[in-house]
Amino acid sequence: MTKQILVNFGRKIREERLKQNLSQEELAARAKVHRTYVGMIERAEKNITLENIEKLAKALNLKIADFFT
Amino acid sequence: MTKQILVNFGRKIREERLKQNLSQEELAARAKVHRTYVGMIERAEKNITLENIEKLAKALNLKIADFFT
DNA sequence: TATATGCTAACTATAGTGTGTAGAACTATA
DNA sequence: TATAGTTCTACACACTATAGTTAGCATATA
Repeated sequence: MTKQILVNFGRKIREERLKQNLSQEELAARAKVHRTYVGMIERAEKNITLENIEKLAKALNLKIADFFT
Repeated sequence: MTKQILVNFGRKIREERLKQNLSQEELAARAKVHRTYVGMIERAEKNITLENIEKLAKALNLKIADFFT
């Protein structure tokens, strides 16, 4: 059972990261999370918490709602 | 340091739950999470994960984006 | 050689479960 | 008035599951 919500979220993150020409490491630094963690989120390997969703949104200059529309 | 994002989220959940005349226990049953957990979320005591955000949204017949607008 | 990402494994912190107690706000019934 | 039963919520505690960190190695591409 793959968690579709995590897959969709990860896809959005990667999409926006690439759109802004950021490496996983650069995004991680901006969001103040670990390098490998961004990769795990993009690959839907972790069930991200609300605080980290907010960190990534800010790092990408997006609103949280943008991830879910 | 109170986590404003969690406070806002908890407020939304409670607001919607009451609007639909549900007890915490009823909402928990619908969302298939634990009875006490809904209270903790409403009081911003836990940093909810994306999967549970989705469960609560479905239980309240809302879209995830509705929680963040 | 250097940069970017995937992946593993071990670890720490905390999300989420489960049980139980207590108090507040209602109902009854006497 | 009571006082006894019900429902709802807050809260505490211990526990299990897993989020999130960290380091290291492999592969690919430039």
